[in-house]
Amino acid sequence: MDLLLQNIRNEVSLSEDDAKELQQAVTSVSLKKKDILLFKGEVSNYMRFIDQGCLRAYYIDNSGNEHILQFGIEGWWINDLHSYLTQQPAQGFIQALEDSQVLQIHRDRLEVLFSNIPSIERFFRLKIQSGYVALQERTIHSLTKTSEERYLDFRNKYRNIEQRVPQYMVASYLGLTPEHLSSLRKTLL
Amino acid sequence: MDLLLQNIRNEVSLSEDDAKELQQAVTSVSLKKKDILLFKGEVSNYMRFIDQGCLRAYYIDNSGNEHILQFGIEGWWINDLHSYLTQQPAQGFIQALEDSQVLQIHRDRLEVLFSNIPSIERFFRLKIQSGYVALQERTIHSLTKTSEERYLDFRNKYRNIEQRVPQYMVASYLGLTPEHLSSLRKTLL
DNA sequence: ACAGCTTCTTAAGATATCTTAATTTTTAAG
DNA sequence: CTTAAAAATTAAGATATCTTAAGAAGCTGT
Repeated sequence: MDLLLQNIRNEVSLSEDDAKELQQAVTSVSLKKKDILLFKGEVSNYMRFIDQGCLRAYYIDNSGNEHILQFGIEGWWINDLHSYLTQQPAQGFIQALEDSQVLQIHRDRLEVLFSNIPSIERFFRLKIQSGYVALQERTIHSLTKTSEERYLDFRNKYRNIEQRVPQYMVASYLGLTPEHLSSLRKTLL
Repeated sequence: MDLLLQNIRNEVSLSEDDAKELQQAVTSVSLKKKDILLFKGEVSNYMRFIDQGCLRAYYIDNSGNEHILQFGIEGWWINDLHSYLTQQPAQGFIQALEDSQVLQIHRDRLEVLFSNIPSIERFFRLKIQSGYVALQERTIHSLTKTSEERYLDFRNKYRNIEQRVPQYMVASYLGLTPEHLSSLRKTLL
């Protein structure tokens, strides 16, 4: 819980009372490695913060191949924002890649917090903005960079994640086959 | 200007006074076909609404190739949100593809509107959310769909745009060469 | 109506990436 | 520890997409 408060206070200020009210809205979920936090077809009703562990959001295409949209580790928010915002069924899954602890706030409860505590609303607006910015950057990179460059970028940006997830998932995140990533890596040595 | 008000009132309600205050914050820019509205390296200081015409946001990679991130026509918002939100230099250009009329609001002026008219702030939060959702959908599609599927999706979703922009720009938006798109189209007949 | 520019098509050869399948290495469970 | 499962590597052949180059078609301004 400390990590969550710290994460929010990093962007906006919260009084002690605000913090208390927030804490009462938060529930905690424990996940074993491989547990699914959000299933495809379910509506995402929670904003979710990773307190401990590592998760992925992924999609399955018509040929049954998995594609990873996002990784997350402690201190990150993870969600199917599309589903959360539109209240439509999620198009993919969110799964724990390690035993994990996730803190979540239900949409209805969060709306109440928004009206009581403006800085919470501001915090989430900023979060979505930075999510947008990150996604736009990723989109541009996938249009303009070679797979080797994308791998090197990933490495620089997310060394910590690269060390915690299997290489074939990094390949999936980058839109490559595991075999191709493996051979790319060989040429980099 | 009517189109702008209509666009906003489509999502949130505005009193006549609100509408007046908004109108005073808006300035209008006329562009000839091929004019650049935002240059790479410039900071985007305006939220921009297309009142008339057609524009594109595009990037140039290290090999000098252009990649289109977004098209826009009348009734759409177009911007380098990355630059606008972070106040960093834009990584790409925004250019008119037809003679166009763009309405814009300066960030400083918009911040004032935000504090005076909560529904304006709400409107832009919703805009960014739907921008995020659209971008996420695009990212997933580019990971999970074949180029043919992506072309057909584009066609369904943006028939109106396909008819107004050169085919090689559609190819660029889809991340294909014009030659490849041309041959894809042939197999579709 | 013409000239020049822009866009689209065609096709051949080059390159990047994937598929398949077998092998090795690493990790996790009993 | 041992063994089974998971992950990573290797390599060969297949496929998708790109590059280059040339020509055809379409549009635009004078």
